[in-house]
Amino acid sequence: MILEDIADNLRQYVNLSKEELRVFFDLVTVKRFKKNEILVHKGQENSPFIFIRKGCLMTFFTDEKEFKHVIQFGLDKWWTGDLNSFMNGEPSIYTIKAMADTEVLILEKKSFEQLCQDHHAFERYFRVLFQNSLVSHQKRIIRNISFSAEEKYLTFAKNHPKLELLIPQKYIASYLGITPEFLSMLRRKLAKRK
Amino acid sequence: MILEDIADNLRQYVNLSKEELRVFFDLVTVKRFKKNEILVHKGQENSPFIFIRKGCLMTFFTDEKEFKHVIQFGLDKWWTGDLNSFMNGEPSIYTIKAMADTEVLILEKKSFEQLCQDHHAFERYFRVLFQNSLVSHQKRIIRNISFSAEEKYLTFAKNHPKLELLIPQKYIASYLGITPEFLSMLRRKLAKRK
DNA sequence: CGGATTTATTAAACTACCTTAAGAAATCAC
DNA sequence: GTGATTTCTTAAGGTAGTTTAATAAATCCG
Repeated sequence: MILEDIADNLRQYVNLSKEELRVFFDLVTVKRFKKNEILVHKGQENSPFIFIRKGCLMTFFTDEKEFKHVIQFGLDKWWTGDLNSFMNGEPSIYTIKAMADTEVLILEKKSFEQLCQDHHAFERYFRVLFQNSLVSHQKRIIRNISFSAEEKYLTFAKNHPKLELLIPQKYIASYLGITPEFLSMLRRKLAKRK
Repeated sequence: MILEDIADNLRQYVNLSKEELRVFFDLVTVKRFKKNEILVHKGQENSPFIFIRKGCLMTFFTDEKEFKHVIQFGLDKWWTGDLNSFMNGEPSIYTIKAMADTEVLILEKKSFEQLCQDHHAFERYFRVLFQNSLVSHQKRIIRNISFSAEEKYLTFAKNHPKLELLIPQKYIASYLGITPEFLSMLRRKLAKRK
């Protein structure tokens, strides 16, 4: 079975033959999760690479003080997962949770390796994917080290209006590296200003 | 010509035939820079992808207030460059400067595309490279949003003892996202404690 | 070597952001 | 729909980190 919406998305990055698409869809499994379900638990081994077909996922990291830090949100047509755990077989340091009812494709490590090894096109696809992701990670680091909380929030709100509506503020605060109380105060200040 | 130290390094990530190595070394050019020379200027188009054979490079970003923010240090056998500029042909937002006498390989976009397109092995090499880089970028983001200045500094000092000696403190402070004055104070405090 | 320039230190005053705590609002579950 | 739970707001007090500015130390360069 070939899911056309996903096939279209893959083909935005690389040319894929019908045959290659078939291989891809043979190797992935479709799963559905209800809001608040956990897809990947902290400490889980063999954590998969996840393609979000529709919905929203949140990846967070729990520190020694049981404090949660949001690392990433994922929306439709995004890949997510604990890359380190996925690639090196280590236990996942993240938890991945559905923030809305979500449908995903699950790609296991073995299948990923097979795709990449047997098909230059998929190797290329993931090269481009990681490369683009790197660019946005670098931009995020710049924001982290050079923006004030207000600038970080305004940038986030501008770049991710959908998430602003969907995600509880406290998680957005965590993603930005500030406290929910401070974000609340910022929003009040910004609202008044207008 | 094949530079064996570099060939060995490439082969750590992927199998490369003699022929493929020859192609690689035909496409790159070796350049040397003296300490403090600029390799890539802010605004420069067609900024290359750079492999550091020996030496040290620093990548920084200059904001609207002419304030410099250090994004990355690079040592022997590291790739560096403004990926966004390299991939999308946009002007570089970074400046890249030699922090010591440095010998590099320069890979132009056209050559990179050729390597990736013609040789699955190089496509794979860069896929793995970007993938590993992503993992460390994610770890850095975690540190950014969840560590205190002291924790960030201690982690840096532990992970990069060579850079600690080589790089002026003010740049390390910038890399960590704190002021040089505060780093100085931190170091004094930490030194006393021992 | 010696003067010029860059880098590091120190300290005092300041501020962005955090902590705590309590109440209000929204959402969830039955 | 109503009680329980989670999320958001507000405010007071605290602290980590900044700013400014002046001095000291290190490095560069002719």
